[in-house]
Amino acid sequence: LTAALRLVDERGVDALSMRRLAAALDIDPMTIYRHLPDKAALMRGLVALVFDELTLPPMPGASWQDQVRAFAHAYRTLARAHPHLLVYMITHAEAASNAALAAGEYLLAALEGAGLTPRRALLAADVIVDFLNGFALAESSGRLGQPGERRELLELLHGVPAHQYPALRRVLGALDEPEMMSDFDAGLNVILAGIEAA
Amino acid sequence: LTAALRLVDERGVDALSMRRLAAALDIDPMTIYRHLPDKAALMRGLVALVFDELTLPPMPGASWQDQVRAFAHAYRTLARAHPHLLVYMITHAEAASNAALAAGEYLLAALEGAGLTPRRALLAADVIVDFLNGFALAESSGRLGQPGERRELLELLHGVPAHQYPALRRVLGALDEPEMMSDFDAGLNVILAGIEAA
DNA sequence: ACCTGAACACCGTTCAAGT
DNA sequence: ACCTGAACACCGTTCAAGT
Repeated sequence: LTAALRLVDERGVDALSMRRLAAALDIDPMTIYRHLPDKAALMRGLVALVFDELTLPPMPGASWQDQVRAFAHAYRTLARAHPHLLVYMITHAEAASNAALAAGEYLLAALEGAGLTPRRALLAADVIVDFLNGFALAESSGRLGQPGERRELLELLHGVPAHQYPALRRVLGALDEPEMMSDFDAGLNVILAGIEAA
Repeated sequence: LTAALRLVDERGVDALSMRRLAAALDIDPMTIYRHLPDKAALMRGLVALVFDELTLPPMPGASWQDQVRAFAHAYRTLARAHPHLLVYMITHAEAASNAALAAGEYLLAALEGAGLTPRRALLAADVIVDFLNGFALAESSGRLGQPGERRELLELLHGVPAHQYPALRRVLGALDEPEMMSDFDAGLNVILAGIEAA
C-alpha cells in the first residue's frame, strides 16, 4: 500500500496499475492478488491508509469555532498531502470507516458545544464537510490554488463584447490578482457565522 | 458527443471507451479521430455539452437570497441529471468556459445585490460553489442521497465499545432516519445566513 | 489527400501449468 | 496446496497500407 501510495502521490492515479506496482516492488503482477482480491481493494486500502493520517488536535477549553477551524485545517492538510488521490477519497469515503468515526466525533462534539440541537449539529457538520470537499477539490484540481488561476476567466471575458457580463466585469475589475485568490479561512468564517445565526 | 453522453449517463464513465462509442455509432474506432484529436477532447466536449444545459431563470425583483437559491437549484438539477459525469465536470470545469461566464455573472449579480464589496462577493461565490460541488458529489457518489445511507455509520458505531464516540452517539441517537438525511435547502440557508452576517 | 484497419503498447484478471 | 506466468479480453493511439 505504501508503494502504491508513493506511485499515486508522485505520478497520479493513472500511474498506479497492478503491473507498475508489481514492477516497483520487483514482483510478478499476479503476486499482488495473493494479498488483495482486486484493484478496487487496493484503492480502498489507499483511502483507509490516507484517512488514518488525519490528526485531530485535542482542543479542550477552546471555543467551538476554533475546534471547527482545527478540524478544517487538519482535513485541508490531509487533502493537500495527497492531491492526486483526493477525488477518489471523496467519492469512496466509506472505505475510511475508522477515521470517519473519529472525524465525526470531533466535529459533532464541537457543534454540540455551540449549543445546537442534534438535528442542526448534523446539518452544520454536513455543510462544513461539503464545503471542505468542494474547496479541497477546487484547490487540488488546479482551480484557485494560487494567484493567477482566475486569469483564464479574465481572458475569456476579454474575448467577448464589452457589454456582456457586467457584474462579473465590475467584481473582477475592482480586484487585483492576489485579492482574487480563494481564501480558505475567510470562507470557513462565512460558514461559522451562518451556524452562529441559527 | 450525444452518443458518448448517453453511454456515460446510462452505464457510467468507465463504459465510455473510444471502441464502445464507435460500436454504438456503428463506425470504425479510428473514425472518431477525424472529429476529435483524442479522448481528452471527447471528455472536454461532454463537459461543455452538459454545462450548457445549465438553465438559470431570470429573477428580476427577487431578493438576492432567492436568486442564489435559484442558482443553487439549477446547479443541483444539472448535477443530478448526470451523476456519473459529475466528478469529471468538477475537476475539469475549465472546459465549460461559456457556461462558467454565464454562471459567474448570475451569481455575482445576485451577491452584488446583497450589497457586498467585490472582494466579499467573490468570496461568497466561492463558498457557495464549493458547497454546491461538495453536496452534489456526496449526493451522486451514494453518500447521503436518500434516507438510510447513514446506516453504515450507525452499524460501525454498534461494533465499537459503547463509551467511544459519545457525541456521535448522542447526536445520531436523538434522530430517526429521515432526520439524518442531508438537507440541501437547510444547508444553503446556513450559508446565506453567513453571507448576511458579513 | 483522405480514410481506416492492423498493430503496438498498454490494462485488470483468469486460469492452467508448474512447484 | 501454493504460486505464477501465459493468455484473454479489453484499452487509447500510431502508422502503414489502402482508396
